[in-house]
Amino acid sequence: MNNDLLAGLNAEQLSAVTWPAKSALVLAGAGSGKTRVLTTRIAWLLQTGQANPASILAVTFTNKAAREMQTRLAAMMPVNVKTMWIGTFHGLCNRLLRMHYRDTGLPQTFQILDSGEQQSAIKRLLKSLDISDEKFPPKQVQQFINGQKEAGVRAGELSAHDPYTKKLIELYAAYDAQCNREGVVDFAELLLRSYELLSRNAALCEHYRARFRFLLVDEFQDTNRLQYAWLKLLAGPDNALFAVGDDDQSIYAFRGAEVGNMRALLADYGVAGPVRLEQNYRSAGTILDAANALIERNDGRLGKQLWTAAGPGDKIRLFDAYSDGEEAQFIVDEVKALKRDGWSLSDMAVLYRSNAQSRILEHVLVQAGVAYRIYGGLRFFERQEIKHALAYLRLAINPDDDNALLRVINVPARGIGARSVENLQTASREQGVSLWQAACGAGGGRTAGKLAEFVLLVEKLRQRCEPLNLAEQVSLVIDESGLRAMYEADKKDGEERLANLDELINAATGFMPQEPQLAVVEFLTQASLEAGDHQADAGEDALQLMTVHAAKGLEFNAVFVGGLEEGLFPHENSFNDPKGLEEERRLMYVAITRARQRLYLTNAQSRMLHGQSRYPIRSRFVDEIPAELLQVLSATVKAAPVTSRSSWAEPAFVQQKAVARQGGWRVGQSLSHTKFGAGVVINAEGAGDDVRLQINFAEHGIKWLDLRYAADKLTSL
DNA sequence: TCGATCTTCACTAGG
DNA sequence: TGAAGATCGA
Repeated sequence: MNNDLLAGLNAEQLSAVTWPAKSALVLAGAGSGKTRVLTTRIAWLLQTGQANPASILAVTFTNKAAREMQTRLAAMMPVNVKTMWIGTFHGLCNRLLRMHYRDTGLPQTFQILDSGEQQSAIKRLLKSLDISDEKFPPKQVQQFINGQKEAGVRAGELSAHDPYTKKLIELYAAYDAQCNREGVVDFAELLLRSYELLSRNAALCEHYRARFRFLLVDEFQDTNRLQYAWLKLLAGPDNALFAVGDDDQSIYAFRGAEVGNMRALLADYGVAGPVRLEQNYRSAGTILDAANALIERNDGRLGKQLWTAAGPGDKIRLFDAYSDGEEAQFIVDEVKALKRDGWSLSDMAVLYRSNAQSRILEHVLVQAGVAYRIYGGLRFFERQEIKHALAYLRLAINPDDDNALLRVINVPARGIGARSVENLQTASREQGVSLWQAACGAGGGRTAGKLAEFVLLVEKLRQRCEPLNLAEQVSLVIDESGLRAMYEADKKDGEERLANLDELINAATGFMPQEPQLAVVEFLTQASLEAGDHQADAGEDALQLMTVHAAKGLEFNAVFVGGLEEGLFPHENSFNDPKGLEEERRLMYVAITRARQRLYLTNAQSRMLHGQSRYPIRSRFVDEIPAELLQVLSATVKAAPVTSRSSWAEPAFVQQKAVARQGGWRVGQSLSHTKFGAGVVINAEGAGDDVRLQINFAEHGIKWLDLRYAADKLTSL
């Protein structure tokens, strides 16, 4: 029966799937059947009797990936996937903490803060400590705290000599204290808490080690320090850690991912080397050749060459537009041409480096009447109406939830303004009680009446919710809080928001809690852990628009990569750091390898960015692709008869367009200044004798220089 | 308290 | 450019 399971695997896949019961690193190239290997590995372990479902723990980064793994596994063999622990790092940690909440010092009903809520908690903390949020921007404090948590370090273990860091450490400590007081945890805390739970409780740790003999990790290149430490803790000395990843697709260093974990795993577990999955089942040969040539320029790779049994396919089409508008027009025209040829819109994608690039595309798409769908933007559980409703629900369970209280104390407006809230916060601080308790005890004052009404409302919600089931509670809260009335009165987008609130009631109706008496808590937890899909109505056949990051893991018959310009892709923020540039190159590698048959690379010679025109030069990444793989298209024959398949064809000669230059300098050019050192031109203004350059210096930051004075201090690099 | 106006800021983003 | 947050006046 094994044969069934293993049929159709290539030699490398087979070697990975049937790897003995010890640790391994699988270096899985783009389109090499990674998910298949992972799920088949689990099925094989079960089928050969090496593992039972309870001894499997599989970790992914996204809920989508976790679901996909479960679905595919269930399709592969009749096994109850519920007995396995398959989920995201955060989902599994949440599970551990809920099960052992007594050992963690958390209330059973602890709530999870998303990053927005974490930030408002920090703002509130700064205010209560009377610390200026100019000197300590909440975002930076948040980054510091999360960074420390991801390094596994608590405030108490830190020390510093400079007053600034000292203050940050104090804030970290105060933030944790506030969270503990309020019974909430942020995302990083989920990880760190469960790490500490296991590392401080030998018996518990031993219990899980004895249970989870087989740990499997997807997208291992995206793990941060703490996640790897967590895995190592669970693996202990005896269990098998099977990690699948691709160092060439590591594009999340900016949020703490450590590609180094891949090499570390080899060393830590004495694995001779990675199993390489290099056969690609997705893209045409030319596309792979381009990807290979590009990524070869990066240093320190584990090394891998993608190849395909399929033919070379089409050349990669290159279009050099004179403006961002022309670039968008080209893409849309080409999409229409492909559609006429029978390609479906949903099998085509436009990828870009940054979300701002979608605007002009949308504009042209609307004009052309082409259906499109943008990934990105608000997700379901991030919408304000949903957050408001959930905040009332939270107050109904636990009125001491200051975050929730602050969110809705004046929504809908009930005459409790900023002033009154501030008074309330002062009172709560002075008395050392929650805002709710302070509100309950509030005596005089101008808004005391309004406050009392709010207290009464929450009390009423609490009492009336008690006997109700989850869906009834959600519904009650929406009606009684006044949210429904508020959105009914809202002419602008009230209708849509009401529809979303109804959708929330639907979600609550269909929700299946593990423990019925904790249904509300579980529902709220799920809402924090799974914010929902980025895109709405997936039904219609529509062109897909998304960032390259969002495209990771996806594939399309035709892919357009737009904005291939120095400063944009690679992004200028990565110019002064070689590591940053390598990550940009990996991002380009990800973009290229999304395409099955057809790949278009486009750039514009002028682009509106932040309301200013820029004249960037073409991205170095285009030049890093061997010329023989490229076919240059040009607009010169745009007026060709409509019988032409595409209105943009290869010209008889490649038109040499003038590159925008200012005083001999170009945007994107690297240079050196006698005083400021190395930098890159990121913008230019003026003409003739009166030219100013904006330069991003590695050491001195961004400066405008007047060429009349600076010209002789600059040298090209 | 609320709306209108001003200022600021800008890459990528999962749980 | 344009969205979002801060500030100001009614």
